[in-house]
Amino acid sequence: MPRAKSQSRENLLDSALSTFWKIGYHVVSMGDLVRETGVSRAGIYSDFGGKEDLFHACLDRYQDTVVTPAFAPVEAEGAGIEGIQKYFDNLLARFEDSGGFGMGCLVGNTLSQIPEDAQETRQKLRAHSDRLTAGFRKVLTLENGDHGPLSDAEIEALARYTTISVQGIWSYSRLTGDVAELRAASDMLIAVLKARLRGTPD
Amino acid sequence: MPRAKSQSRENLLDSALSTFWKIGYHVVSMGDLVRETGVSRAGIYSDFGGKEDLFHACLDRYQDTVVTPAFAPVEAEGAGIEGIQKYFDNLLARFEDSGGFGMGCLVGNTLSQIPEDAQETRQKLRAHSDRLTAGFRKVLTLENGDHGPLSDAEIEALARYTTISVQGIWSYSRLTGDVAELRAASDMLIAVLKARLRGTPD
DNA sequence: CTTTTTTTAGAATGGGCGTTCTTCTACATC
DNA sequence: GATGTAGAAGAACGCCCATTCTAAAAAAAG
Repeated sequence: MPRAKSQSRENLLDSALSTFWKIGYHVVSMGDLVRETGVSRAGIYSDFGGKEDLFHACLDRYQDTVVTPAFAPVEAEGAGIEGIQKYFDNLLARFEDSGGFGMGCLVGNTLSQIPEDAQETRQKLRAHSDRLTAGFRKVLTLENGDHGPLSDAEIEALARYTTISVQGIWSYSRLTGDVAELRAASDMLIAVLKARLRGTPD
Repeated sequence: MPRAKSQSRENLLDSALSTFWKIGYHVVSMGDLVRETGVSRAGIYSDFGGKEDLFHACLDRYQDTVVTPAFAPVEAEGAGIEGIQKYFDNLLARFEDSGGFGMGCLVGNTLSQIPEDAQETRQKLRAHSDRLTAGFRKVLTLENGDHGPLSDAEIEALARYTTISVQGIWSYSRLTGDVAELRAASDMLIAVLKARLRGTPD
């Protein structure tokens, strides 16, 4: 019955993910993980090899269980700007569920903690960032249509800008307890995108 | 001759600041600080009391020696939107000086690492965020003039949004080695501000 | 039930941590 | 030159870390 093990492995990953997310890689100890996941030390080591490998597995699981569902409205076939709006709504809902301060984004949190030579980790963070940008680019391209005001280069820049701003909002969610502040920022970002799609004079 | 001591204290702070900035509070060890600052353990403890107090002192020094000079064009009397542009130029210049990846912003880095109950630290981060927002608010108010298109509430939201976006750009500077990507984002932000000051239809 | 394999709890290990304390050096004052 | 004092170096302390190992329990297979 290999099902049981693979299921407990996923529970382990989920617990570890939320622990890393909440307090950060360096602060989490293996003792914390044993306590939080309910899995023995030997079990963790035999399944993942060590703390760093476990963390990498958590980054992957974060993509699957957090980013993919939340970002689905953007990545959906034919998604328009309302898909981006829905994505922001998902983030705000997650913030409200947390009560008090948010946990931010695991990727953004990690980004500010990795040493310069953590190449594998940085590559995963880069992949996340590129994923978001690709989603926004697709939506913006579709909304812009064949004869919209934006060139491909402008769409690219706007998509990257959106990714960067979203990370800023995520990050700020760790500092404020007020969802209205976050909503104001995400509304502003949406308004900016709409205005540019309509062709704003600079 | 108390001069010597107070000067070495500032050197200590500067060294500690750059160490914390580069690799983050939790990763820096007292041994690192002794090595980097050239000050004895006893000296650090007698001057600052401990690692956390030293870090708080570094956050304050960061304001004085990094934020104040870089942000001066925004906080200057009568500063307009070109002051914000100059501020971004300062950040980009700092990024280019670092060669390779940037270090981001000490405040943003710290924000993603603090536990929920680190109240004194969080308060300093909040103060930084509010400082930036106040600077942007002042510029936007002046640019908007008496009969501009923006209400006070809109200015407030736009100022906060600018702060959040800037933090996003800072954060992204740890992920990219390409100054052009950062410049594109800051140019976009400037264009957004100008467009809204000109009265953009949403 | 017996045997074999897997999984567990937790002790052991070696090392690094923040902090304190002791010792020694260097210099100012007389 | 002798004495007193501040500062530096680094040893010492107790604790916690990631990782490994051991021995017992639990589960699976026959």
